[in-house]
Amino acid sequence: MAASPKGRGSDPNARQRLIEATARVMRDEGYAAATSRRVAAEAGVKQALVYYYFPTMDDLFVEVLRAGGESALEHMRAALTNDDPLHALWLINNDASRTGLNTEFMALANHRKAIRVELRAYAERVRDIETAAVTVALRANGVDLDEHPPVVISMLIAQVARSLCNEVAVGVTLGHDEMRAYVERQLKLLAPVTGG
Amino acid sequence: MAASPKGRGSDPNARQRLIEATARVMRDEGYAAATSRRVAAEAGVKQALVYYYFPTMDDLFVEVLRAGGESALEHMRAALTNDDPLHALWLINNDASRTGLNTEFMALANHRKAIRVELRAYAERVRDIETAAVTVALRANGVDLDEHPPVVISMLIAQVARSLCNEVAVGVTLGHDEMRAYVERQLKLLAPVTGG
DNA sequence: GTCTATAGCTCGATAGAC
DNA sequence: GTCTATCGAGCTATAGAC
Repeated sequence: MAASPKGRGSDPNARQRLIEATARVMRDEGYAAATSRRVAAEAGVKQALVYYYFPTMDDLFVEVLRAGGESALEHMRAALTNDDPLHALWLINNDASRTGLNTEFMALANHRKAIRVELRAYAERVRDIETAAVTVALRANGVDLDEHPPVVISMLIAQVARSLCNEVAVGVTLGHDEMRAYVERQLKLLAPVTGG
Repeated sequence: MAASPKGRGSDPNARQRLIEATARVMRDEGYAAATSRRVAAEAGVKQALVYYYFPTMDDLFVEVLRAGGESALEHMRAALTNDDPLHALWLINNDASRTGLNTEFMALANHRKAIRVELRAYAERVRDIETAAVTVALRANGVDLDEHPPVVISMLIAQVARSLCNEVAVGVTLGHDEMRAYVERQLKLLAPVTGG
């Protein structure tokens, strides 16, 4: 339970706290709210300390993307090797806190070159992993991979899930129930549950 | 060719120029770059004039959304009543300048209530129009509307197209060719060309 | 209707004490 | 490693001349 004063459980060093605080602020209030003063307050340190650990705010953002990306990739690798990878892919991309942060980085990347480079590399690693998992699942179920290319199926599942999350974030839910039912139906067609 | 000095062709009134300038800056450099000084310069007027026409910057953003939204809806209604509505829907949502501006508004809406309310109303009008067009197209081609609900098909087409545009904007194109080929194939299955 | 000028604020980033 | 203090810039918004 009790974390030591300088342990790495709930009270890690300031650098790590700054990275986590920045991710939290970006997710909850948008990247525009992630100023040096705001994230410092969130991490319980003073503003100037941000520039001790990170030369510029862009460097901090890149670090948030790297750290969060590694953890997300790890989570993804684990989830995509279970019984029902297609369903796992759908669930992962329906996680609002994950997709919300990702959306903020997409917006940031649109006008910050350093972020764009990093995000692009990350997005392609994600796609590779997701596509590999889908390839295994489709092949195991005898699906024709020419008619249903794994990269296409993985993009469809991931992007539709993220789009729904983005819409929910602004209050749009029209058609969502129908879409979720439709996706469940299609997933069962592609990979009927066999693990029973 | 020559527009009159105060005509409404290429040199409309200042208010209209401010709205168009704001849309341009948002699309090209992101909403964070759309400051009162920046959009005033782009429109060829001084900063204070922005506040003569719009009480706050949020009011200006809402006006950009309303004006651009009306014009987009008009364009959409026209395109969706032609021979091949499904394909038209796909093409409209592949227009990078349209989807780029829409993405900026989604990002803005995440932490500005006034924008969120307006965007939500607009998004639902768009979905209604798109769904109506898809309904007509599917019914005309004898598609089972229970198996393929129009609202789902319209969301799939529109959201996949927008997702591709968003990815292109940050330099990600992995799997895009396969996806575009796949979509063309699926659209032909749902609505084979009959107008020849 | 358009301008100049400015108040009041927040930002990124730096200097330097401890 | 963390702090206080501050600079210079850019922002929204307002006041008031023309």
